[in-house]
Amino acid sequence: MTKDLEKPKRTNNPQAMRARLLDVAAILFQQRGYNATSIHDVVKAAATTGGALHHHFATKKALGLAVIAERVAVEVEKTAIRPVATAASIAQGVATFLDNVAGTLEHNQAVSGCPLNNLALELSLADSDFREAVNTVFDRWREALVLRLKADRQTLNTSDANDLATLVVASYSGAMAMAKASQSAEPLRASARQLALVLA
Amino acid sequence: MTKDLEKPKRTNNPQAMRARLLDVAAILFQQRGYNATSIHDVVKAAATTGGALHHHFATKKALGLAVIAERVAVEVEKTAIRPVATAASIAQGVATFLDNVAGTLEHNQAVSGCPLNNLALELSLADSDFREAVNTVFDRWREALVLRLKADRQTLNTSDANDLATLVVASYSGAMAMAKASQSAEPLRASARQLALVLA
DNA sequence: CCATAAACAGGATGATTGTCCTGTTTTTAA
DNA sequence: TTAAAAACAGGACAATCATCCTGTTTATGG
Repeated sequence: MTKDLEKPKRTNNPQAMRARLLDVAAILFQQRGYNATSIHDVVKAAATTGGALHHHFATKKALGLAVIAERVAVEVEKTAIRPVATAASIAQGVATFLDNVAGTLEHNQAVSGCPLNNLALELSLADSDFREAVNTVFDRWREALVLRLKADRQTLNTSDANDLATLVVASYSGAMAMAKASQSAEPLRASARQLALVLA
Repeated sequence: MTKDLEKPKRTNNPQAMRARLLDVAAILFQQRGYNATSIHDVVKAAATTGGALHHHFATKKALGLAVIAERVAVEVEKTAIRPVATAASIAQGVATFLDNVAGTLEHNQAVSGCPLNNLALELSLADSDFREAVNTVFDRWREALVLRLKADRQTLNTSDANDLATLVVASYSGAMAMAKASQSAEPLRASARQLALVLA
């Protein structure tokens, strides 16, 4: 008589649940933006419930801050900082980084933009916690470039190294904005060619 | 007996009303972003009614597109394109433009970012009409730089001029993003110093 | 002067938002 | 084994959102 349909057992796995929520939120925030993504969107995409999300992240802001600190920062570290740190030269590292990014854009069908840049512009003015979180990532990136620049050429003073590192980060961020608006990797390619001359 | 309070006469002035709505919306969209600004916010700030707004702009999207075409594009024309077109050299023009922007940021208390960049990142992926509107402005700006570059140095070929113009636009856009995140004009100043070397 | 349309007023509406609350299940600690 | 906490389920909630609607006022063309 009783329904034999066993409802799938619930397996508590807080770390995996938290990680999945962060993964899904990071993707949605990048594709649609923070404000255009609802809590319910995240719940649906993560195939869970509001209770689970609320348990791990009390507010949407907490989720956003965690995405920046635990996903966006990590991606910047992996795709932008590490290649520059391990390459034969700063010029080589930046070239590799930009080529990888452009290649990824060309491989995908849509240009979602740089997740750091996206959140930076949308949230910096709205909330100082968001602003500081984003700024921390920008700073770490620029500092890594400065370190590599000074290691490569001892004649370069700190001020010039800082300026040059800022130009690299700014060029990439801006080129990514243009790439998003044109849905093309060409602005990335063009900036890469010019930066190669500057860093040569 | 009758209240003598004359309610202020209503003076129909559609052009002024439309202009005021656009002005207010442009400011709010830049300060808070498109999605974070409600129609009601615009109505309140413009000191008018929902009926008036709906009469001039049937949807929020229509308002947004008009802001881009009639306010953002005009500001880019005035602050970025014209100085470069009228300066003694491309290097001089870009330097003047960046110095003006940085000066404005330092004079104000908050860095709201570049209105074009703000809307580009927030709306490009969400809606193709927005994307095209934003891309048109980016294109016009880059084209103006290419024209000036080729006029300055006849030896420069089209491809290189395009790359260089892209770098200039990208550097500015990205530097503005960093400026917004750090609430400082320094990224603008640093990029300006480096661009001066590139364009020299 | 009159008819018609444009310009605006102001509220109704249904959908969506983020947050919170009360249960139930699972794990942990003792 | 048992009490308590953690992990989740699922819906309630008021607030806010963009849009649309019905009126009223003002301008315009004949």
